[in-house]
Parts: sequence; structure tokens; C-alpha cells
Amino acid sequence: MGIQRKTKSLQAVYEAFGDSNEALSVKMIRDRLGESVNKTTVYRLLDRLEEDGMVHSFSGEDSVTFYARCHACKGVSHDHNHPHFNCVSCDKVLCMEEEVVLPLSGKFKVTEARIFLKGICAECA
Amino acid sequence: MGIQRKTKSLQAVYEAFGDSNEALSVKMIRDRLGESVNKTTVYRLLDRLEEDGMVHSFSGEDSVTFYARCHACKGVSHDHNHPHFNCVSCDKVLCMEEEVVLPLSGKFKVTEARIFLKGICAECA
DNA sequence: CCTTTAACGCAACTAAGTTGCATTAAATTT
DNA sequence: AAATTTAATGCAACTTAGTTGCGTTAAAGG
Repeated sequence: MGIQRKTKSLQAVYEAFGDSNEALSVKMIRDRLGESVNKTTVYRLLDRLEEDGMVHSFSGEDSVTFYARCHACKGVSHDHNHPHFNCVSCDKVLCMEEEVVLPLSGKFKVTEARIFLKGICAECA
Repeated sequence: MGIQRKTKSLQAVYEAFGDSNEALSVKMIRDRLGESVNKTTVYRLLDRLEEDGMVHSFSGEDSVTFYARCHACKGVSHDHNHPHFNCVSCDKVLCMEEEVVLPLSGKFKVTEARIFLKGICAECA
């Protein structure tokens, strides 16, 4: 069912993402909000936001879930098969706009690709 | 430094993988061994095996680490950039032999790719 | 057989994420 | 504007993956 009431916590969590394509973990979100919002609440808000297609989630490196605003998602088609990128210099996790070409294989019928790339981002290069 | 003594636990854990390219979590390994080997020991054995290039690890879906024997790794070059595949039917996690073409991008210098694919495996097709 | 120390098992811990439940506060109704 | 409804919140307690410290066990070499 997703979000039904526009609460202060919701506003705060959603605004933590700003306008960038940076992905955040729950810990990072709470750090930005000064821990003012309860941990459970943040998880639940993110769940609802994801249900409504406002954010998408994926798991980062150390078994931590990251969340990012949906920018490239055009309307109904919520395709989150785009790669995510981790800069080893500034450590930011970003959504890449590039579309992923699903690898074809004789043995496997691939329907979904989760791609996590590492390297150096534009800012750090 | 890796493995220095060939203990029964080591033998058991390593043999749990059999000869296949199936990846296992610590829980799956312990289930196969009837919980006979201590949890901490399994983690430490896998660490040592990985250090010695006998297995490699990667994180699966629900923030669980998977381990698999190194088959395709030719000698010194331990390239584990190969994709991993999760069959949604039998739920097995497998190593794919296919090489990954690192996506090029103007904005990002990609040096490492972690690719986790989902779909239907050959057995289940 | 004796010695050395890698490997082990246990208990206690950390960190991410979840659940149940009583309380609070948006949104709607009167 | 006050009363009502119930979504959303905060808290405590929990689960699960993985780690650490430490005393004990058992490989491997002499």
C-alpha cells in the first residue's frame, strides 16, 4: 500500500537523498539526520518509498543494503537493472544511468542482472 | 599464511563443495556436515582456503556470503570477476565460466565488476 | 614419545535488519 | 474546532551473519 501520510520523518528521510544519484545506507541516512529518526522508522519509510517506486534498493559490499532515489525510472516501468558504482577513492555509491545488456548464455536464462562496479568516479579522477 | 595443517574439519569443509561449481553459504556447508563443525571454525577455514586461492567468496542476495571452489582460476591469476548465477527455480548459486566484459564509461573508471545474475539454470529449464 | 603451535570450540560480542505492541499524530468526519 | 480513525512512530526485544578472545586440542616435526 505504500505511503499514506506525509509525516515529518518521511520528509526528512526522502530529503536526505537530495537531488543526486547517490545511494545511501540506513546508517548513512541516520547520520545525516542526526539520529533523530528511529532506526525502525527509517527502515519502514524506505520500504514504503520503495513500494511506491520512489526509491529502489540493492545490496552493497559488506552486506549492507543501499537505497537510492529513482531518477531514470520512467513512469510505470521500474527497471532497476542499472549498475551501481562504488568509488574506491571517495567511497560514494552511485547509480549509473547506462543500461545493462543482459549477458546471454546457452546454459542459463538470465532475467535479471545485479551489477556492482568498483573504480574511480568522475569527481575523484 | 593460509592453511598449514590438514585437519579433519578442513577436509570436511572442502569436500562439501564436491566437484561442482556450486557456491555455498556457511549455513549450507554446516547443514551438509550435520553441524558437526563449529561455526567459527568454518568461517576461519574458508578464510584460509580463500587466502590460498582454493575458494573465492562473493556476497549473494540477502547479504549472505557465498563461497565456491576455484575451477576456472588458472594458476597465479586469480580472476574472480566471473558472474555468479542464482536459479530462481532450484535456488542454487553457481559460478559462470563466461568472462565479463567490463562496461566502459566516460564518467567512471571501472576496475572491478561484481555481477550477480538471476534466472533459470540448465537443469531447471 | 615429546614438543611446538596451528587449529579448534566455546562464549560473548557486533551490526544489520525485523517484529510486537503500546503510543502518537496525520487525515478525515462530525 | 473537537472527536474519531488508524497510519505511523518509538521502544524493547529479537534474529541472523559474522567476529573476537581465550583456553584447550591435536597435527606435524624432531
